[in-house]
Amino acid sequence: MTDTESPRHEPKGERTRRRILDSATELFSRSGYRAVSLRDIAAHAGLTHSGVLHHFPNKESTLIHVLSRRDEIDAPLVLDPDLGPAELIDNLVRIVERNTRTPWLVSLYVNLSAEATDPAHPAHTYFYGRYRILREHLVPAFAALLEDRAGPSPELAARQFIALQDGLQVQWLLDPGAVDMRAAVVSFLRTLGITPPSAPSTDERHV
Amino acid sequence: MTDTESPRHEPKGERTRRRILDSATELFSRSGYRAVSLRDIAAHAGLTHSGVLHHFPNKESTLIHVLSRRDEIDAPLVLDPDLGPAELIDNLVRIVERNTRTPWLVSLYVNLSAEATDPAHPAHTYFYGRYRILREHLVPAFAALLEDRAGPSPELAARQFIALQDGLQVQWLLDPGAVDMRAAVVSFLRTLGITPPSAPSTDERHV
DNA sequence: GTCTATAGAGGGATAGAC
DNA sequence: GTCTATCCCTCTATAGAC
Repeated sequence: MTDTESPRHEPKGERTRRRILDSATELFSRSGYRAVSLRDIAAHAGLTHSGVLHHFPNKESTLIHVLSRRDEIDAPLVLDPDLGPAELIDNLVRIVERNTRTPWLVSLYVNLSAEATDPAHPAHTYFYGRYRILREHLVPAFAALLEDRAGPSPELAARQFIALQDGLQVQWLLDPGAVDMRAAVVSFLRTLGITPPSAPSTDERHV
Repeated sequence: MTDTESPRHEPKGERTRRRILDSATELFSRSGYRAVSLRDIAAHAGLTHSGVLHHFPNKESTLIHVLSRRDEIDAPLVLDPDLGPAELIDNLVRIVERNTRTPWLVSLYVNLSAEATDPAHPAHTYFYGRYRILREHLVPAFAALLEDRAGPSPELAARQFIALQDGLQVQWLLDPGAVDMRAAVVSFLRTLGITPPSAPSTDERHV
């Protein structure tokens, strides 16, 4: 897995650091955080566990960097304050599409969000905040898009929308061929009276 | 946590066995399977890890027994072939209600279902089969209850229904006071045109 | 039925050589 | 910047005493 592009004249230290985070991402994705050892990460990145600990002070630090690196990629698609309600929903559907092409990333969040429900988990506050922020962006979007029929409130719709995505990911990981996550999410939006993009966006096909 | 009732003249071996499974359930619920050790389970049950291994051949065996014990309790609410479509949905909503009173049980399934997406996990086939069976019972129920408007197919509705429940559990575990799982599930059913029980059933309140 | 003792593997983290 | 060596801890599982 090459998770991030490498600059042309990248210093060796930076390069190793990136390799370590790529390996940590892949292994945490497969087995969660607690089941993966520093030695596992090191072996995958082609060095010893002491080598890893030269770049990161401890195991937890690698997790934090894995998570924040992901956020740098997704944040503009969700957190941009200039995003209109329909654009935000479009972007979230687009992320579902992309997830279908990145099972390791889906597995990372499925495994970690479950582990992190434990308040003692190092990523607990990260996930607590992640859900809060996502909700804070979804609620006004749903408030704008939902016709006020007898459906759910924007707050409830936001929770349902997020829950649906999370739950679909588990079923999709268990049997990728049997689940069309995008269709399921789009169907839910349509049931709410929101018309989402009907076909996968072509400009995202080759990412 | 006393998870099962104890018969009056229960032999000591059976009693210890039950205590071990109660402890395993509670600890697996809190931290998942892989993060819990036999010594953790043993200490919680008041014996040594060798004592545990007298009653169960290995760690994995405790997990299998924890899972199958839960199924003995829930199966009649879901798998009874004499159940009508509306009754099945009612029972599933009732299970959501009960889950609100048993966070450790919710945590068990959230943690294990995430871990078990890994095909190498000892509970992988268990969860694969569990989702399949649940779907096989939900699809005909939705087929009977869904008016054939432009909504999801019974197959898709079943997946969405299960996904919604799973995803809500994560958000609920992260912030129990902020999430009303029952209301969210009932709202989803109503959006599909299905009228579920409007209030928590009184005969389940004191279980 | 439960214990102690032990084997054998693997974990996170540190010290210091190169 | 990466290594080896080491510390000290925890793990699953087995053997055998009581």
